[in-house]
Amino acid sequence: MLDERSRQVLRAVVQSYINKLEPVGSRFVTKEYALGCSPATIRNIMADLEDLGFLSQPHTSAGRVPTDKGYRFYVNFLGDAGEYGEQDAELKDCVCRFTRRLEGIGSDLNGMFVEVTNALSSMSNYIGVVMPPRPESTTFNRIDFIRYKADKVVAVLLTDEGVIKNKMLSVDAAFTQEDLNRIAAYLNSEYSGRTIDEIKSMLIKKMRQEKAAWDKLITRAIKIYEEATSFAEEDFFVSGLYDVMGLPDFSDMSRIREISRAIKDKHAILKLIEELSGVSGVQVVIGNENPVEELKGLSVVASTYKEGERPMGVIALIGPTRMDYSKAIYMVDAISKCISRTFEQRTEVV
Amino acid sequence: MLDERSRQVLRAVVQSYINKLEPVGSRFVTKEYALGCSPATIRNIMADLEDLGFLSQPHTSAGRVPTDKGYRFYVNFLGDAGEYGEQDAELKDCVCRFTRRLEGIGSDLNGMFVEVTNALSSMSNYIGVVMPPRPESTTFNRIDFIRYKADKVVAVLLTDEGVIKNKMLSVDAAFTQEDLNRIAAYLNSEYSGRTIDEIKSMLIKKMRQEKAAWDKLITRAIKIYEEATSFAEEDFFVSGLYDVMGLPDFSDMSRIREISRAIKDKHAILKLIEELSGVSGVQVVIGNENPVEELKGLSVVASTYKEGERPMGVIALIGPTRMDYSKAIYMVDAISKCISRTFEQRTEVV
DNA sequence: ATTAGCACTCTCATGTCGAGAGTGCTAATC
DNA sequence: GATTAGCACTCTCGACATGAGAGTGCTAAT
Repeated sequence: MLDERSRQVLRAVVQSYINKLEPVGSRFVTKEYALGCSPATIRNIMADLEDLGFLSQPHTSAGRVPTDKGYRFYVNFLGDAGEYGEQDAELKDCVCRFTRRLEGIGSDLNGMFVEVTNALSSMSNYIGVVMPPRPESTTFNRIDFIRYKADKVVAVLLTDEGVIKNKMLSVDAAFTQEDLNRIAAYLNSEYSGRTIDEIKSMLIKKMRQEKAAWDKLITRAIKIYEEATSFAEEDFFVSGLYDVMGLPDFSDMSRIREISRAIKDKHAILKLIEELSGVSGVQVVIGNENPVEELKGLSVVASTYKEGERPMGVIALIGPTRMDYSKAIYMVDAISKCISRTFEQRTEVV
Repeated sequence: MLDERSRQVLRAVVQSYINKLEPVGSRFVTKEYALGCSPATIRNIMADLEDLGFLSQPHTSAGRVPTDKGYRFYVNFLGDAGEYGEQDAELKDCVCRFTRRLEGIGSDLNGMFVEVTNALSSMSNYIGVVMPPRPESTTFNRIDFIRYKADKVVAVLLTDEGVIKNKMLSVDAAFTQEDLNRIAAYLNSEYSGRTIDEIKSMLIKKMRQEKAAWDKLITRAIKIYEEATSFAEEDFFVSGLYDVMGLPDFSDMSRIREISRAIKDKHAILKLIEELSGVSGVQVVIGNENPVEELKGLSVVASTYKEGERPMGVIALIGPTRMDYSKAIYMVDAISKCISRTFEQRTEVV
């Protein structure tokens, strides 16, 4: 597709633009990257690359800047993410230390996710995102109900993966703690090991089938379970907005505000990440490839973590189009694999 | 201290600076506020106010801008926060609607706090902060332990006020659910109604006193309780960082980044709010009065909410020095009172 | 095919200038 | 004696010009 030297030039431009954030000129390329030819030659090649849509010029006489297509080519064919760790020993070290720590955290998934987002963002200076396991892939472990004051019940939901969720429910006052225990016992004995969503549909089906002839307790159980598992909003973990503000890419406020808004209503990110979930390997979405309006102009590097073969959730880095893809890919890959590993360990032990 | 007309001028300057964010000149004052005298007179008065330290000039020939001292005088003597609601019917309406909604939320304190921060920030465009009740003033209602996998236990802590906290504990594998139930039953029967901190010190004392001759169960109970109530970090609720970025005061990035950082490590805010807590009525800290380095240049309007006479926590608005104090004071006052009211209702019902 | 040379273009920092806004001071006025 | 009108003065800000610097495209030579 591109001859060797053109590739080298493209790589040079992408890499030095990522580092310096300044349009890169032909002279600079010859100086920093020993390609064995003069600026003029580079200029010709660059002109070709521009015609092909890989590079562009901010104005007539500035250096070149990669286009989305340029980044895409770089990521697909020129990146060396696999060996990134070899070059940046410090980062590799960080990641290693972190993965070891993660393995020590054990079953407190919420805690783990917080750690992961923080690690992602602080090591990369981009925005770290972690999507916890989706309800259709979380396995119900047990639910408990605690009576609290006259008409309130606290539901505590545990999953095999370790996510704890709790919710305060308003119930009609007729429930005693005894009732609640029976409901919980019923749900636990009957449904432990299935996914949250499975259970939901099973319960609904059951209710339809045997409608009238149904134990009062069970109808109650269904109702209360439904209320307990309807968690307001699919939540995810974010961190690093503040670090990202330090990047020179976002020196103007308006961009930042956009991003903040996008993250605040979560909708856009959720949508994007959902599209990326399930596919294995690291996914990269660059700039305007982004299907979601609010995130155009940002790049996303994401990877799905799994329990065995079952995809659970997604971790991602969101940064400027000019992000250090090699680094990001390396990190996301390493950490998602690490998360998967902790899941395996867990299931082994139990 | 200041004759009537000087006060009027000071008020005029503060108010129009708050609205316009532009240095206000003598001509403008005579036009907008009918004080019955000419620009020249105003100039003289302004010069006096400047000598007294209430106003300052950004440069020789710009209008005047209030100093911290100026704002302070305004807040103390010129504000009309009490009747603020009369002027801004829309806001009053908002606050009313919101308080009514709050009363409907009931016992889900966490949910309530989220609502409150959101309301604070969205109605004011400043940063809303809510400090939940401190451990020394939260009343233990009950604790439950749920056995989860081999060596993990989930502790669920409920307080009278409705705060739910849960934590996954690693315990030695010897515990059966029976054991856990007995421990919980012991703690619940013995200590329900006391504050979290009281209980902690009581337990420690007990353990010391009767050291050797102590039921194995109880020593375990103590250990497990301690672990369960040691919550990593005193947390509080924040919202509105993104809105505040829209304010012209923060058009330069660096300020925003500072603030973000301050909020991120929470330490500074915690420290400040703690200093303000317990005092009744609305507290105002203006700009450099702020004892905490990171927050200098910002103003804080805070108020303590109570259960009966016992102070529970603090709500606050953080904004630029040039914030609309009357409005902020009105809001913080109204909402903190409303929170207190919901506490009363709750205790009545139970 | 590559390269040296050169004219050309565009940005950016700097400097100058005039308009506009607001002040301080002085002298006149009520 | 307080207030006001008038005026010179100061400072900011945008518009405009200028020149240095960086980088290009093209052409002719290698």
